[in-house]
Amino acid sequence: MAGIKDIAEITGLSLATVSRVFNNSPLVSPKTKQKVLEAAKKLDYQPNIIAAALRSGKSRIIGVIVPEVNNHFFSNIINGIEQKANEHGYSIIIGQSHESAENEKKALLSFIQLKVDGILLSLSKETVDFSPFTKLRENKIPTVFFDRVPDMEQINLVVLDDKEGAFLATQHLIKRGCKHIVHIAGDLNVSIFKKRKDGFIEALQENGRTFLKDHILELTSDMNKDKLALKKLFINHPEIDGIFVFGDESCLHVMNILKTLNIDIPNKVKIIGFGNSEYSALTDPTMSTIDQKSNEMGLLAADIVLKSLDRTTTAYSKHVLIPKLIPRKSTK
Amino acid sequence: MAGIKDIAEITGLSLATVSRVFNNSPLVSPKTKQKVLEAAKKLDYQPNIIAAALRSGKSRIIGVIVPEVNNHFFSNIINGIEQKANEHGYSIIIGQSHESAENEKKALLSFIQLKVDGILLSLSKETVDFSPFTKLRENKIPTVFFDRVPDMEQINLVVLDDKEGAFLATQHLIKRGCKHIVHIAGDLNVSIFKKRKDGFIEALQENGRTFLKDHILELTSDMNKDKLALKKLFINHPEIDGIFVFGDESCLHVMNILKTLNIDIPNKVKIIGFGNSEYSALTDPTMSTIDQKSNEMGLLAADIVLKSLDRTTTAYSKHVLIPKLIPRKSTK
DNA sequence: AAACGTTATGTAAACGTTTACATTTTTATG
DNA sequence: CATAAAAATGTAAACGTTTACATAACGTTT
Repeated sequence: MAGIKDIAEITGLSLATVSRVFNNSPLVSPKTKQKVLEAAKKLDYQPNIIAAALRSGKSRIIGVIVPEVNNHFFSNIINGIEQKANEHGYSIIIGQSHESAENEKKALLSFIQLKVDGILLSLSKETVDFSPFTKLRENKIPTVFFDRVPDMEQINLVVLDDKEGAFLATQHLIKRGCKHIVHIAGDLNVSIFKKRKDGFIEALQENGRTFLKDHILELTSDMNKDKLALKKLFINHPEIDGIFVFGDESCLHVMNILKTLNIDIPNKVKIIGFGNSEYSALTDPTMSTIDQKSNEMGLLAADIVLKSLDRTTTAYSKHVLIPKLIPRKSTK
Repeated sequence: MAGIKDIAEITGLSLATVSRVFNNSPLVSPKTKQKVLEAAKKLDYQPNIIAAALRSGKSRIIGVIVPEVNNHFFSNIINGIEQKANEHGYSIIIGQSHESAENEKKALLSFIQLKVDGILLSLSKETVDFSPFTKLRENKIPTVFFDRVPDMEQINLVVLDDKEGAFLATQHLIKRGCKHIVHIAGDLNVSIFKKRKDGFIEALQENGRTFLKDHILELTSDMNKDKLALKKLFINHPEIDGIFVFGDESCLHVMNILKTLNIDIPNKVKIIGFGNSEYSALTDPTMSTIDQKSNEMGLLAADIVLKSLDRTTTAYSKHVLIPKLIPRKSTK
């Protein structure tokens, strides 16, 4: 395998000049540049990025840690990140936390050892201890947290305004005439789910509604238990005519439960989810939901990391994306 | 940032022995091992993988190239690969071809430059020139092609038996009493789509059916044109009572077109897709389909690469996964 | 033609490991 | 106890670049 050394030999130049050619250094004459490039082509020279990384301290690799890649929201984000990174000549390396704080920490560590130039991270549901992230600052690795972010100072953030999204969803139900709206909440330890609950409450209050404590049902992770709780809710509260569910998947479950209870959507009960997942447009009836702008989020997060790579300044930025209401038939 | 050198100094040992500890070399005494590990902990030592990679020639990185990460089939595969790789202490790096042969080549090149230890690759639809892949053999980079594979000798393959899947789907329609079955085919330049067509034909022949040439409709990539062609087909051939579509997404489109034509599924026409995509269970009616075993495919592909990393033998393996019929209401 | 600034090239060390080979220490054997 | 074998450690070069610093070549100005 040919190296910079071989090119130097062939052209009679030194290692330094040859190296400079590939780094687009301005201080190399056009004709030697051409000579080098010709030799490189002849030898089918492939730069050894690893060697360059070792010497220069820049690996041109960006690490991405997400809970699950086979989740449409995150794979969309990865898509955005890969695009942007590629444009700038960076590779991306993927780690999954599988919603475990330990896996997350492991992935983080291996990225540090790989000397990645930057890290993009969305927290696992389990993560409550943010101390591993201080290591990133110590090592001066630019980091952007997106979507599920830690409650820390001095970090780069790209988030969705989940509260606003929930507000929009709830307001939509109110505008469509719902009088008794309930919220099916996710695990409230997860910050974004809590914000969605807050948005729900705020929308009710702003419209002069009182809300009853038991009109918020928090789901566990036990599917069967959840289904039972849901059934009980609808049977005990036949006055319910509007439901805002914290996520599309759960929304679908709720819709299916309503079907088994012979409750008509949208005539008897209107329902809206959150996420604009791939399948939300395919349910029967099609599901109204809130779009999370996943692709945009990926592009933006990558942008921020890439920009903070050259800059030596340490300013932190917080971007808040505004979600979008996607009205469909389930709230018609 | 502490290095192996600092540990050597503290413990009074040489670089070599310290290095040996972290490589789990058998020829280091237990007590020095402990001494080193203690020092490492005290200094919060993080091995520099880049440096190790340069010297040893092993990066412990595996490259994965897929058409699109935000495609459920591929993200499932990536999930499997990441799991397996992680177990063995490897990181995975992702490239997307976006169905372009040029992007694919670029990603391949950058992986070679990054000195990845192995490559997993699923072809873009556009790829017809396989010459870039010979470079992998030259560089002795173990490679496994999965799902969409090139027509080459001497390569590792993990594929689905697409023909068998199509056969199962078609046979299912026949068993359910369909007499006039058509196949909606994908771009026949893509090998797997061609195989699905072949499986369709074989199933008909094996059951003593003749099939008419115009009972196979090949879709283009122009959505509007396709819809028009489909409508024409169903209007001109009211005798059609069974449809096998080459993919779930197109199947969904066909189902929607049938709805607009007021053709009842499954009573008038039975229909089956291919892919067992996330949403196939959510359509109305739920879609019968063929499962592609994506997760299994990822695990298997990763397994093969990892195994061929230590082995110096150059044997090639071809794994064929058998797809599974998922009967649902669209063929009831 | 000397002196200077500018531009282009060269020299050699450094990045943090691994590893072939050499050497020392320990253990086992007669 | 001497000796050989085995086990543990050490030495130093190597991996393929980048880069600070030194030097050379080339115009330009006096």
